[in-house]
Amino acid sequence: MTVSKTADKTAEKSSEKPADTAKGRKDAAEAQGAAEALQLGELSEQLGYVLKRAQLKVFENFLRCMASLQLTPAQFSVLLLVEKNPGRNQTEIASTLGILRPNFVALLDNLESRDLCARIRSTNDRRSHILVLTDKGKAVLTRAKKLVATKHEARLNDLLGQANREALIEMLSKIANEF
Amino acid sequence: MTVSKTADKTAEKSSEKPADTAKGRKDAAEAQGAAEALQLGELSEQLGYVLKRAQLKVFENFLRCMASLQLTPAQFSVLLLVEKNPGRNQTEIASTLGILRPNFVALLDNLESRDLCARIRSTNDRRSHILVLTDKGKAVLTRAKKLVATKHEARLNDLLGQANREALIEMLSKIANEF
DNA sequence: GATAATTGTTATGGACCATATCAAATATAG
DNA sequence: CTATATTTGATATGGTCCATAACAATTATC
Repeated sequence: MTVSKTADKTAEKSSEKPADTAKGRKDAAEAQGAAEALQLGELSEQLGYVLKRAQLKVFENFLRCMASLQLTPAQFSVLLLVEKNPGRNQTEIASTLGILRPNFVALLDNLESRDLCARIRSTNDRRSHILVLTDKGKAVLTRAKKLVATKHEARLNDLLGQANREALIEMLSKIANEF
Repeated sequence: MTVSKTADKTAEKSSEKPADTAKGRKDAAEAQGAAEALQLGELSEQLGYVLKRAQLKVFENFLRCMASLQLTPAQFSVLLLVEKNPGRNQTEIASTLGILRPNFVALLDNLESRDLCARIRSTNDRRSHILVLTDKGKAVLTRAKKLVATKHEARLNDLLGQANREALIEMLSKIANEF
């Protein structure tokens, strides 16, 4: 990395339409005045720093893989959770994803407007909305899973190896749950 | 996790001042209607999902450890990088941290107003501001490093073990750099 | 049957991120 | 050497995500 210092100068301000926002962030460190490569020093040993950067890269790659389905990580996680737990209401789905109820509304509005998910008034408790995947939602989720498996996870396996990938996820889960 | 179902009901709307925002996010999944614990299913195997949650936990813990010094992860990374690379300008520091120049201004304003960092007009190129740590900045950074080592990283070592912690950071670095 | 709690929702503000644009200073072309 | 282009720090602005307060409808509780 930190390839050329004066290579793609012209392609900065003129053409090159904004594309997705991830592109902009990716090029940030490279396109700006990346002169002689600074010393990261202890920064490269900081868990938080490397975690954040890895997370950004993974999300970026996820979005690229899902470009054809137009699913964000958050949307994908909602579909996965609703599929696994049909008949739950918004509060339950949102809270287990760490999403606050108010912020979950717009997210659901989006999925529902695309006919991927449906809100059904519960007969037991007419306050709550039961969530289910539509047929289209199920189909899209199936395709999404395949894309994730073949394009996203496969790439991680290439990079780390199967065993390391599993160890990584286990460690991250441990941090997420017990830290 | 997912401890009690009706334990701390009263402590939700009444007292319990907002405190830091991390507290609010942490309790989100627990305080809301966490009824019978949903099945995460494939979600717990999704790299992006577990990465994001781990990152939130780590940042949250970092902020707690740094409460006495009032340093965010971003501010800490700036101090570390400026210490390691004195005499660089804003563009260089910002870009290697993946921060866009416009957003770096307020960050620096903050550090400078607290007398941790100083902008010095370069004599070579009078457009650029050379960044250096003040004496106070160096002292604070030294204390910050100790806090991180004893409170933050030590906790990670307790959780994963020294060897695993190093393996984790190496894998995350690989993802951040090569994914 | 009156009060409290819950559900989904709206409104709102803050933090972070990204782009366009600017003046000053410098680099480069002709 | 002068005219143009580029770079640097900065401002303004809009978007997204996150967090809190408040509300109507509904349900639970006393």
